[in-house]
Amino acid sequence: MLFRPNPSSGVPIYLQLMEQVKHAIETGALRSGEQLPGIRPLAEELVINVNTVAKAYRELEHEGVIELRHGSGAFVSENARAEKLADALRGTRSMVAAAIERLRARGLTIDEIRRLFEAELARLSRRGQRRG
Amino acid sequence: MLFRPNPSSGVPIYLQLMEQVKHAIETGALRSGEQLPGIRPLAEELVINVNTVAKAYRELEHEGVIELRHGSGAFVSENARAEKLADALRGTRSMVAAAIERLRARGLTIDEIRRLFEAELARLSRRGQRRG
DNA sequence: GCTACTGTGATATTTCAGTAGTACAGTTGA
DNA sequence: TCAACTGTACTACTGAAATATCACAGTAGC
Repeated sequence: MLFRPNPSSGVPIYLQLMEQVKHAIETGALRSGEQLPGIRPLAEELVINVNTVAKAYRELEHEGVIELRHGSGAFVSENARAEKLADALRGTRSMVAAAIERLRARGLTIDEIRRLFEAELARLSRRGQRRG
Repeated sequence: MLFRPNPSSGVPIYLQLMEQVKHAIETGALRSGEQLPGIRPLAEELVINVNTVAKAYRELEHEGVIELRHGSGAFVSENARAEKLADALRGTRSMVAAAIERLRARGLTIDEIRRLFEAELARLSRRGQRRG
C-alpha cells in the first residue's frame, strides 16, 4: 500500500495524502506521467471518503504536482523537476538518517529532534528563502 | 518577547506555544524551577485568549514539562532531563544547520527538506521508538 | 450506442478542535 | 480581611474537515 494517512493524527487526511504523494514523486516511487490510483478505488482502499481524496488531488493539481484529466484519471505532472529531484535525493536519505542518528546518539528523543529541525527550518524561511 | 505564535500559520496557537516553551527549556532559555509568565499577562501580550494559554500550559503539565500551582503560577519542572538536554544541544544546532545546508546545496527547497525529515522521523516512530 | 470506468459538482449533515467570554477558586502579602 | 494576583471550569460560538449521497460529465473500449 503506497499511501496511508493516519485519521487520528490530528493532521487532516487530505493534507497527509498530499504530502505522501509529493514524497512518492520526489523519491521516484511515482514517476512523471505515471497514473495515480483512481479517486474511488483509493478512497475505498484507505477507508475514507471519495471527497477527501478528490480534495487532495484537486489541491495537488492546483500546486502543479499532478494533472487531472476528466474521464481518464490523475497523472504525475511531466516536469523536469521531478527527475532532477530523484537524482538529488539519491543518497540524501542515508544522509538524513545519519544526521538523525547522531542526534539520537546524544540522547535526544524524536520529538526533540523534530523541534530542532523545525526551529532551524523556520529560521531559514524567515530569512526570505520562501517555500517551494 | 520570548514567545510569539503565529495565529495565521494554520498550526493551532496553543500547540505553537507548547513547542516554543519546550524549545526554550531545551535550549536553556528557561531553567528548571523558573516561573513562566502568568496566563493573563501572556495572553494579553500575545493578543490571544486566556484559555488558549491555559490550554497550552495544561497540556505541558500533562506532559510533565511544567508544573501548575493553583494560585501561584506555572513553573518549569525540576527534572534532570532539562539540564542534560541543554548540554546535549550545545553544538547540535550547527550540526543540524550543516545537514540542512548540504541538502539545500543539492537544490532542494525547504518544503522538500521538511518532507524528507518528516518521512525519516515517521519511519523511526513506526519502529516502536515512541515519542518522548 | 452502450457500458464501465474516470473526475466534477452541489448540498446537507456531523463532528470536533480552537477560541472566546465569564464566573469560580486557590495563594500571597499587606 | 481584603485586594490583587494566580490557575480552573463551564458554556457557547465558529469554522474546518470529513462524511454521505446524489447527479452530472468526459473518456475509452467493446
